[in-house]
Amino acid sequence: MSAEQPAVTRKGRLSAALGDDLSFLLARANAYSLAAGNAALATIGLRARSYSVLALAADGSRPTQRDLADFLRLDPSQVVALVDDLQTRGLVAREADPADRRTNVVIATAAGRVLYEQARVHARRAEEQVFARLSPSERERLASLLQLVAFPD
Amino acid sequence: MSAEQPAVTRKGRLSAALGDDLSFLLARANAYSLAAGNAALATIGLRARSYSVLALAADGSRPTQRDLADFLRLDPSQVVALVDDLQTRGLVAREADPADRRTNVVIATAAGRVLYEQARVHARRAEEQVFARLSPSERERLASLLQLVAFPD
DNA sequence: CCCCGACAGTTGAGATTGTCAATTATTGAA
DNA sequence: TTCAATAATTGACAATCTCAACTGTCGGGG
Repeated sequence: MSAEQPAVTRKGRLSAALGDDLSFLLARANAYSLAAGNAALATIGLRARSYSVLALAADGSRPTQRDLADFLRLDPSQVVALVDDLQTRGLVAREADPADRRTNVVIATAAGRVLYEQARVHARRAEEQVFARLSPSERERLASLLQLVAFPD
Repeated sequence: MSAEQPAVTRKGRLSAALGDDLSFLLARANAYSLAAGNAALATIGLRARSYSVLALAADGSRPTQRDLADFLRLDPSQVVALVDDLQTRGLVAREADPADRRTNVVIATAAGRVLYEQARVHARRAEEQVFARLSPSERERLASLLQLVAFPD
């Protein structure tokens, strides 16, 4: 299987040392994905980061800032800045949790949900472009492999 | 296939919106990989970035700074800083290319090659830990899928 | 009940990374 | 010879990462 390439130097003289290094491939693929996502979302004033926060705030799971930090693998202080920004734009609200007054539940406002629906279209378009060379079943396979790395439990 | 999980909420209440978003999984997996790599390389004074430059400088492919920028997907100005740093530490040298005096070929010194061999051990250990849950054949599969995304040609 | 270790959120700082514009030296082709 | 294009560099600025310190709250043991 996969004897389509000469194995050595598919793309230039480089890639001898890192060409099949999983960490490197992950970094480079992510660079593409992030660039495409940011470009697609820029037209509506979002970045990949703020989009991911908005997505979680809009999907009904009522995450605390700690939940967001853990899930997005961010430092809690970064979440503060992200939520601050979205809040001043009227896209999300910090809701007090009566059961634990230390926590803020982050919830999308009506405007936030509207923008999120638009953003999803752009995000989907970017994803389509980045993973264009993968068939639907290959994408599923990739997703399930990445799950094992991204969520070591 | 894969009916092992309740499909909804594998890890907490979150993940409804982004849980099977390829871009997000890529970002999160990369965050783990990068953190593990940096931690493993810190003991010998390298970061994932400088390690990748050193690797390409040490593998005999004689890359120019432009080659490094393209392959690592960095801005050329970042390569300047990275090579500056490695050069002042005596790990790489800028070699003039008689055929094109605009370019610098970046080559590892003897000390750089020695350090690189040590670094590889650490990098391999980090990779082993990050991809621990993937079998060898799964890792190959992941690598070939990521190639398609990371090198759109 | 009170004390105290642990946790959520916040602020601030500094390092690293990402992105872009402008400049210099050199190349390659008209 | 002239000139558009390229490689490297510098400088600036935004975005991200990482840490330490601080406040308010929680929860449990004495």
